[in-house]
This record gives sequence, C-alpha cells and structure tokens, in this order.
Amino acid sequence: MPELPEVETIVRSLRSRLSGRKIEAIRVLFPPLLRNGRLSGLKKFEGTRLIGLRRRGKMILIDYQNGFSLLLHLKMTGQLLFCQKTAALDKHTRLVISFQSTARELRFRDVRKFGFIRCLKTAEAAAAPELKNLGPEPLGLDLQSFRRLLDGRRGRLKSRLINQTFLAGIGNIYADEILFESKLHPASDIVHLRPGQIKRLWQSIQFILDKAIAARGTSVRDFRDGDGLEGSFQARLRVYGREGQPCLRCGGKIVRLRLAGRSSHICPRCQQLIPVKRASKATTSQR
DNA sequence: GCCACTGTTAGCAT
DNA sequence: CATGCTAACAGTGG
Repeated sequence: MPELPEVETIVRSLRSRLSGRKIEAIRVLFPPLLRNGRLSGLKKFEGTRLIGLRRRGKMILIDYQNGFSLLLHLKMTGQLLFCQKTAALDKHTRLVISFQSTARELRFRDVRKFGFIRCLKTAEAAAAPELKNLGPEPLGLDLQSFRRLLDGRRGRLKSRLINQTFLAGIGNIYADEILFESKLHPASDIVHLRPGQIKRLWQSIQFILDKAIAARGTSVRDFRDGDGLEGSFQARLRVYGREGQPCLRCGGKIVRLRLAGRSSHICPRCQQLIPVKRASKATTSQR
C-alpha cells in the first residue's frame, strides 16, 4: 500500500543511511523483477557509490556515481529494508544491495511480486516509460495549477485523484481520506465541482498528505519504513477501513462502496453527490 | 478446501 | 482520446 507518504517515509529513513556508501554487489533473487536489460548489467554498480535517493510519485530513484540510477516501484506489498547482512533472508526477498565496510545491506521484499526495478542513465530518468507520463507532485502544487488540471475534465472525481497521470502519488487510502476531509463524494462528476469545492479539495490534499508524512505513513498491513518501523497514520484514518463505524464528524455510519473495482469508504451524510448544475447552496436539493 | 478480498498498474476493451 | 475492467500474484480471513 505504499502511496506518496509511505514512499516519502521510506526515502527519508534510508537517505542518510545509504548516501555515499560504496556498492559491494547487487543480487537479484527474482529475475523477473528487472524490467529492462540483463542481470549482468547490474555488475556496473559494483564499486560505485550510491549518491542519492529520491521519490517521484510512488516511485523511488536510487542514483549512483557511475551515472546510472535504479528506478524501483513497491507496488502493493514492497518493502525496502536496511538490515543486518546476517539477518535471515526470507523467501519474499527479491533483491539485495550490499555495501562495502558495513555489516548492513538493503533488501527489497515483495510478497506479491508486483514490484519492479529498471536500470537507466540518471540523465535520462525522466524519459523512462514509468516516469514520463506522471502528473505533477501534489505537494507544493499551487491552486492555480490544480484548477488547470481539472479544467474541462469529466468523470468521477476519485478516478481522477488516483490516476497517476493526473497527480502523482495518491492511491486508494489517501483518496478516501482526502475526499472525506473535503466533504466530497468519490463519484461526483468533476464537471460539477464549484470553485470553492475545488479549493477545499486542493487544501485537503495538502493537509492529508502533510499529516500522513508527519505520522510516517500508514501501516494497515505491510508498510514499514527503511528501518522496519511501522507508521502511525492508521490511527488517524477517518474513513478507510472504518466501514460500519461512526463518522467522527457527524456520527453517521461509514459505508463502503464499490467504484471502478475499488473499495471507497465514505460518510454518506458528510459526502453527498454534488447537486447537478449551479446550486449556490450546498443544501440537499432534489434535481 | 474454497472463495472473496486486498490495492497498483499495464494492457486490452469499450 | 478517455474511461472501464481485468490479470498479474500471494496471503489472509470467513
């Protein structure tokens, strides 16, 4: 479930631990993990230094001094763990990067095997197929630009929010939390959003993602940071996973809907479908 | 044991 | 072009 806040947490927790370290070896234990090139191509990393760790959307970029980078996606169950070389290797470990002069190594675990890595030249990273169509980073995006992203669009609001070509980094959990915070229904048609609602949505995106990063991510199931530690935002979720429980705002019952094959958690009282056309009041209007 | 469910993205269908 | 559905996979829970 790593979404933007989880990936950011992983990157932050690992950056200081890994920066400047000289690579000993990169071992791929599950070869289909590598999306391009040959495994032997990873030899070129031996002896070079890891010089940077970055996040773009839900992707991680590991930059090396030899001018190459590894692009990595954790998909649903991926974990990046900096642990002792002597710690038992479990069967879900897919990749190991070991370093010189330290007893610790970086392991990529991925139970469901959806994750991948791609080797590319650092200078050409932005052109990688996984990166070139990514939308802007939601944090720090100004309201004007956000409005432009929605301008002229149709379709369900939630589908937009989790569409990575629209904004990079928001997934199912945070989309639900953001929509609850902004009091918008996931199935609202974008075209019906009023300016004030778009502003509220934009503010909610900033607010929820900020708080989730500050809480070091959400550990509903698999998520751990680079040190194997859980995040704490799961305690602050207000709709996701709270089906049947009372809404913390109005006391109503949280329900779960199915939208485009994904579960959506909402408070039906706080999040009503936008009345069609320009109703200047957000009261319950019959069409 | 079996089936439904989980959430991300690619790829295909509409 | 845009949107929707499903497969890829493995584990969990009913």
